[in-house]
Amino acid sequence: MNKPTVHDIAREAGVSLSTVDRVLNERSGVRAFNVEKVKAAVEKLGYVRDTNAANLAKKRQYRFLFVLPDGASQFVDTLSAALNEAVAGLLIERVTAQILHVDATDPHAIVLALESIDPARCDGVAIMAPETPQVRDAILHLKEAGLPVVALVSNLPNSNVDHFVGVNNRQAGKTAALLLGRFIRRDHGSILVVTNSMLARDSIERRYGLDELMAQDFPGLGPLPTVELHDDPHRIAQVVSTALQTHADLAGIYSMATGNAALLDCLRRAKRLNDLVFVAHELTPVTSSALLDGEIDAVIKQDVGHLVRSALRVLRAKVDGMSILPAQERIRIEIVIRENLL
Amino acid sequence: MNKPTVHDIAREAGVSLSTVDRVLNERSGVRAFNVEKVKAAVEKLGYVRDTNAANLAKKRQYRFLFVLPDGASQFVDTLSAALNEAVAGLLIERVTAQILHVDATDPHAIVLALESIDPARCDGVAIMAPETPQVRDAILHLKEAGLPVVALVSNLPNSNVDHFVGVNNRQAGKTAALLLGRFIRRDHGSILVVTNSMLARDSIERRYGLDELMAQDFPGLGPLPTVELHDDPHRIAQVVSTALQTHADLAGIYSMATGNAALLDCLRRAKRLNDLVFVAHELTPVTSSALLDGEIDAVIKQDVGHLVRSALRVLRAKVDGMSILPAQERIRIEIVIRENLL
DNA sequence: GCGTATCTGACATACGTATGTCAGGTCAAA
DNA sequence: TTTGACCTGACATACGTATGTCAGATACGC
Repeated sequence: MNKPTVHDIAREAGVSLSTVDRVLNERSGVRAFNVEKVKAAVEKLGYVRDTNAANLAKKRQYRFLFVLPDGASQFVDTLSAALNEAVAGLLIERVTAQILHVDATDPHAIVLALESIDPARCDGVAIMAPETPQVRDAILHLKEAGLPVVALVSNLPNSNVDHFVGVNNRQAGKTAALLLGRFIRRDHGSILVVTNSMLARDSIERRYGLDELMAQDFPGLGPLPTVELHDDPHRIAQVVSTALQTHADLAGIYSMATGNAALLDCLRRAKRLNDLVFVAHELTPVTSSALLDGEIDAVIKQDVGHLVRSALRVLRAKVDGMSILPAQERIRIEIVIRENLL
Repeated sequence: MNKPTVHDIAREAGVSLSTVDRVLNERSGVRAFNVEKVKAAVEKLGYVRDTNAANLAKKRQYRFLFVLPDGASQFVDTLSAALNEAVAGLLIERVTAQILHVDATDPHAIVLALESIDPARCDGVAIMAPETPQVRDAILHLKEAGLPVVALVSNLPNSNVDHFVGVNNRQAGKTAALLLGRFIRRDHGSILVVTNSMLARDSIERRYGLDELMAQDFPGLGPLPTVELHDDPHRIAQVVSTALQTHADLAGIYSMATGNAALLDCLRRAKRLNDLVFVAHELTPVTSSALLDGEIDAVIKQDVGHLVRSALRVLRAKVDGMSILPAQERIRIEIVIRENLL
């Protein structure tokens, strides 16, 4: 009772191997009648193409492109590193990936990058960038060319991408809210909320989740309006000192920003790290060491290794027309505290 | 500059394909001189065997056996389900797995199961069972027969297994301690600690981690001696009522046990679920719904899907003599609260 | 009946590896 | 010199699939 092969299909359908091949690979020149016979045989025997053998015969190479923001983000750095590591491990599986760094704040640059993709030399694209109308159109154009496209980290809900590889950011915001609410031992107080830019879809969604849960479960804790830091040390220093002065009841900080180093520096100088509950996003060298030192209380994280491996698996499955294991591709919202940091 | 093949090796080493094959597959009948030449060529060209092509030629089947505890544990149930799902997805990769349920409390039964394994009909074993001298010997015997063996969930430190697929349980205990300490809003109080059996290695390690962190960070919180429940509803009811009576300052519960349903029932009846901080292990239907209802405050979890996929990947790599990606195989200690439950 | 377009099957070759057979080679011991 | 042990290379076949060529079959309009 071995796995059926194309030969079994041919025998079962009463046609030749060539015909089976023409049907399976959607080539023309087969009567509808025979197409049906083959499909019925496939169905009956439960045939699944052996992708490994097929790839061997085709000398297939999966060439994927990752479009990532440039700039000095530790998160993107760890993401790139994880990608390179994953690809090194998948080299035997004929998977290669190239990274294209673009200025994510410039929609035009993203469009240019996407338009430069030659569908004949690339088999799939993963994109981490904010969605603008231009970007959306460029993606639709790629999809028309038959390329699978997945959104990475930040969703692109209007671009008809094949898959979103990332966490539910509204839930991530709620998770942060619950941790803040439970770690803060008072019933009343205000919470400083910072991010790089409120243009990014993930920031918007996280803020939404934060407010929702705070209002519901911790009405005494008031998250202040989101402050945009734009990765600017001067601005960060200014924001922190105003916040400390204006809000004597400050009890916690929720940072969705990437510039946590400068933020921590200011708070350290103000000697406020011990009495403030600090929840940040993404595990980087900065947040890890702050966790270990007890300066940051919890980090909301998505596993970069899981992200890139999932993106690669999904892209490969789409290229091969195979289905995916949803449970394996769900990216979890991970909570990291000092003790499960490793 | 494609990936080198055996042909390239043969040309580079100046020998025939047959000789290359004899060297690569460690067959006898090659002069040491030529063995060296082939090995040098492999090194120089960076040859890696194409496992897919090799498996195709060999018609290889990976037949793995999972030895799991029987009995009505929801955790083992979800583990089995995850295994079946993973195997269904890997069927095209020639991976099959069979589950053998044994009475994990009976070392003799485990040994019998392990001895029944025919190395000719099985390519690797994953074991979730407590380590006893008999079990250790049976495992060593399997390894002598050339079978790769991995420990699942609970480590087998003296059995010389190829790999441990699971979390660091001492860290899991510390993680639970930190959550309890921060969620409990008082500085003083006692904590009820329950498990099924203190014989299981994971329970011992978790308790150790718990005590370590509590003493260090929350000296006012006193974890009571571990109570063994043995999955017995009567015993559970009795333990809970004594604990509630004797310890008026009870502030939290740490459950490493599987019988959380009965435990929750008792506390529900005593109306103590709202003021007690409850931290449990493993996400099951019972703990999930208790999390959603706010009865359990946090669950320490290891992803069963990740566990089984990791075990399968590692076993396959061992069979093929390939290396593994350590980052991918590290099982994380996951913290689940209501908001990141999904 | 013809020519033509469309369909079908037989066959060959390839992908990278595994495995077996067999003739011929070298070299030491008999 | 012969025998045998050992080593080597040439060649064939296979795994499951992809792809191409080409002869022959079928059906159609005329």
